[in-house]
Amino acid sequence: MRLHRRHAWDLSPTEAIALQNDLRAEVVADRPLDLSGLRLVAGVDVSVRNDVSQAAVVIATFPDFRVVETALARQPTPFPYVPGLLSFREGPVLEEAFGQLATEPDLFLFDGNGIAHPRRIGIASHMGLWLNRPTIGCAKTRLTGRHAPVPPEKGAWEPLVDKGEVIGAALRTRAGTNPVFISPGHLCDLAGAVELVLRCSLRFRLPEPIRLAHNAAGALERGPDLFDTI
DNA sequence: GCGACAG
DNA sequence: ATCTTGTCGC
Repeated sequence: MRLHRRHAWDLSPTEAIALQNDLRAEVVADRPLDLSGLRLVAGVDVSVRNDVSQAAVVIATFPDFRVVETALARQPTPFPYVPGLLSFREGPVLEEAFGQLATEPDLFLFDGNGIAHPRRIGIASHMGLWLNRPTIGCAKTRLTGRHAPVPPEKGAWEPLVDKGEVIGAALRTRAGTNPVFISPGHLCDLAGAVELVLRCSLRFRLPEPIRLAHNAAGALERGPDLFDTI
């Protein structure tokens, strides 16, 4: 699919932070999500091995998650992992994978945060500006913000608050496991993000589209053999 | 100065 | 993220 906009990725950490502060004003995180017309959902994930980053974007039907397209891309890892600057590490290879998509999904689910970020522009928000489609962040651990203890039953959640602002939710997608951290990326709101993730959480902690992408990136990682099989 | 810190 | 076997629990 064609990307809405792009910029150079080879920036120093200082320049990257300045860019985030420029872009944050463009992020839309208060738009209600229309789940009734949702047909195709994409899961996005990147694995790293030996300084090679491998991206997987898997498009599946909603709400039954039948895979309709998989895009894979590999590139040398361009940027070290720096908390708060994940998009500058994973952005380039994701951009390549997005460009390969023949299908245009209605929504993207990212392994990482949306606005639950020190400058309110985590990777799901940042790439959302590129994709110009609703995006949601789903992180396995917390980057910033605080929350009350989450009740034990599936579907329970507590607001994630940073500097007096609700930036996301700690959501129990499965009993007996740790909550995940949900936040709007772009073109959706928190309520819609939580609802969507719950509807994508069948029997595991992580929502189905992200599991599909994670598996695709993992198979890619194990060698060229399975690489072509996907 | 001392912790915290998505993947 | 990744390095890695067995093992505790439903």
